[in-house]
Amino acid sequence: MIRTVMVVEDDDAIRMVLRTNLEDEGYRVLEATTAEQGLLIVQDEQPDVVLVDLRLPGIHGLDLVRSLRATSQVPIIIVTAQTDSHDVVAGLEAGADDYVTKPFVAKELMARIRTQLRRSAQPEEGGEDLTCGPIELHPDTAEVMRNGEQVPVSRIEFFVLAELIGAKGRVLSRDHLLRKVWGYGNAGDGRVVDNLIYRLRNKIEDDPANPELLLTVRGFGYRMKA
Amino acid sequence: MIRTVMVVEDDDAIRMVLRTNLEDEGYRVLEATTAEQGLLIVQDEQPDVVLVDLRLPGIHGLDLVRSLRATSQVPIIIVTAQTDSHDVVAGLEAGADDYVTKPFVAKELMARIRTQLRRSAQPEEGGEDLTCGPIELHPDTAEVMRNGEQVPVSRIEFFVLAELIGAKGRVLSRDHLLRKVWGYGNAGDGRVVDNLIYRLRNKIEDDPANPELLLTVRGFGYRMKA
DNA sequence: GGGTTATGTCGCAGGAGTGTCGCAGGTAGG
DNA sequence: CCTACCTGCGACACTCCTGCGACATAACCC
Repeated sequence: MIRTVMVVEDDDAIRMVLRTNLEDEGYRVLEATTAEQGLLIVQDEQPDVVLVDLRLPGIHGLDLVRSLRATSQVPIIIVTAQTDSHDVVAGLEAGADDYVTKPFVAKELMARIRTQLRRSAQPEEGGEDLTCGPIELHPDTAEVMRNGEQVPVSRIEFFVLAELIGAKGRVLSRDHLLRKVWGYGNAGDGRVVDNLIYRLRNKIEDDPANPELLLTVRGFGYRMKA
Repeated sequence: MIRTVMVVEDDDAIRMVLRTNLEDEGYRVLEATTAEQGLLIVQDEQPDVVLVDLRLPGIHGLDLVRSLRATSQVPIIIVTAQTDSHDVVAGLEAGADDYVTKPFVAKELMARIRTQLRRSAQPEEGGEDLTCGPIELHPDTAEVMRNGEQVPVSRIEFFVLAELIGAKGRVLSRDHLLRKVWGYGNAGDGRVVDNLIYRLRNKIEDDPANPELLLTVRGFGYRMKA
């Protein structure tokens, strides 16, 4: 299987060295010289690894890392010009998976790329079917149907339901839902999730007091009927 | 969730610094000063991350990395005394996931540990088959099945059962269970584990007074039928 | 057998986890 | 400005869990 590596680097000489080394190792190489260009190509080509130079003209590499991480799980390796520990920490916090400092040893960089590839060797599923029993979600219109009839739900309710149905019966913890839907770091406010579940049940369950679709798993969280 | 970090390092001063920093970050810390000791503890405690000093007395850290990688997917971070690129490459090839060079910046090391934890958090449950005779554990739904029928168990009961079944018939001491499930340092309260085993037996055994699945090993602890 | 230790058994009380519901501030749209 | 709805919050009720203690029983040692 041919792996693709994306290189976002403005220095022509370094980019050339990287391309040569990567192609020698058997990778397909994509190149970009700016963050904007890089972001577009990543979304279009979905490479297996991205190398990002932090010092880019225009938008900083750090912002590129954040943008990538916001929409993708692709492994990101930072290439930074100096052993600037501050930049490195910021980069890793922004969601990067590793880094090398220039001037780097090509062999080491190749080893790191292999490590990241080994890590991410997992297939993802595509456009999923958001259906659970009589409940049907239409992501395009943000509508929830129940036995073919539309059920009015709020924005947050919709996302929680989508998250739960997307999990296909797995238990999701309150913390997980808070992070995925509300986006809190972990600023636990406690009962927000429970309240929302209660309201959801009133909308989608026949007998909200005895739920058959949206189930409680005491001590763990909530899940949809398998 | 409490994460455990294993430190294999023979230098007392460095080990102490690491322990302090890690505990400040909220991790549980395990220590070893030799590769042999480290290997044993890792197998027993299954930490979430392992820090390995390459320069260890006796067996070299590189061999420890290989041994660990042969039996476990635990993220390994190498700590090497000098910016010896050769050692680093060898370490990464041996299966390590990252490295830092001494003297290291504590903040950077902590960031790298977080990165590795985030990496390994996902595929954790996809793995092993938690089955023992008629008992079947479903980590996705936090349910326990017995001959295909669901048995209601509490959160702690579930984790104890998972720990026992995951041990595949090996004996687990009360202390081990306390630390892994309850998370106590080792503040032995005595009979908590026995009580829980009793309750578990009432739920999963045909004749709780004559257990055939969840066995007592007098003087050592408990184990599942092989 | 007698003494000692380890484990099984079981009830209880405090507490944790969750369901339920009303309230009030916020927000969007008219 | 008004209205309708959303949303976070807190209060109360209720169930179930869980650590503990006390006693019973079994295993071990001499």
